[in-house]
Amino acid sequence: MPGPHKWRRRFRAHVSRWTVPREVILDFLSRTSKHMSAKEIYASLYKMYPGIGLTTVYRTLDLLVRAGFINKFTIGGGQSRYEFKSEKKNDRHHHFLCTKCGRIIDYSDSIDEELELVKKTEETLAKKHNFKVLDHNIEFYGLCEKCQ
Amino acid sequence: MPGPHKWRRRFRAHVSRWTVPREVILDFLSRTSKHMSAKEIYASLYKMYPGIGLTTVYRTLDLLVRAGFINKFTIGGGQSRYEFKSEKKNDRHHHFLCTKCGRIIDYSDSIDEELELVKKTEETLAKKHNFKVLDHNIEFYGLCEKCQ
DNA sequence: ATTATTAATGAACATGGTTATCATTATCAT
DNA sequence: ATGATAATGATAACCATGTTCATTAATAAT
Repeated sequence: MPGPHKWRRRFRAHVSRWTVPREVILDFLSRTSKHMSAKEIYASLYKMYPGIGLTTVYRTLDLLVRAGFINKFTIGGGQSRYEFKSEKKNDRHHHFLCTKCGRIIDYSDSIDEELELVKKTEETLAKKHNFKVLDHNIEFYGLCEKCQ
Repeated sequence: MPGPHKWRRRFRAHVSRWTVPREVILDFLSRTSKHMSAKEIYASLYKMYPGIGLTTVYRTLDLLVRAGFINKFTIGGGQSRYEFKSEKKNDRHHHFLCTKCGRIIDYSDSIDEELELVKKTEETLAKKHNFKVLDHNIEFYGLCEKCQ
């Protein structure tokens, strides 16, 4: 029986049952700024919650992505990585993904330019193609300091 | 015994032997504008060159990436996709992904604005964070015409 | 041109991340 | 509290890709 929680309401509106593994996973992700893999999340939670299964971690992560709680990154061919979506709009950041070591680095430069591009593109997409734009994602790929 | 070829020289300068599989794979990729997976490339070539092995396709693709002949994309978690590096720089496009029906739609609006943002960001990333930017990805999510 | 050297090939097998199966357990509406 | 049913987790399957190794073929040496 999972306890009351600030996300319970929002969660239940999107998906179905509010369970202990879901609470634990979402809570864990909300407390870290790192981009973690399913295995890493599983390993971290296993200490606090030994009953948890890797399958459930994968399933819950997928669920949380679909419900819009977290972001998923799948570059490099290795493990996917997950990140909690912050509610506050002003810690918007971009991602730079190292294609060699898989590291994901946040940065927040060129935010104004991004918003301008996004606004312009959204208008064009709405007008020319009749799309309703709800979200966007901008990523850069390359080699980080250590890997070049 | 592979025949003479326009890439033979450039190829041998980078890597080692100029073989039939390597010629066939590179040639095939240069003739298509599609982003193809290793399996798709293998299946296509198998008709013309039944002896070829999937292992060799993977190895050759890896080689061609390292030698700078082709680009590799590992977005989405499924199969990696490969693209011949065109000499002309202006065949860029974006993706719009419908979150309801899963359709992916290419479009090429706001290219100028994109290139401006990309250039600016790449400069900043190189200067401030010492990253070597090799590629980028801009995606919009929402509802396509049929799904809203 | 022939031979020797050695890199490349490809079939089979291994690997690692992720997903499907299914009996058991836990949540939630009643 | 109880029943309906969604979620869990152990296991096995899956799929893209990597590794192994005997064989073959490309290049260098003769």
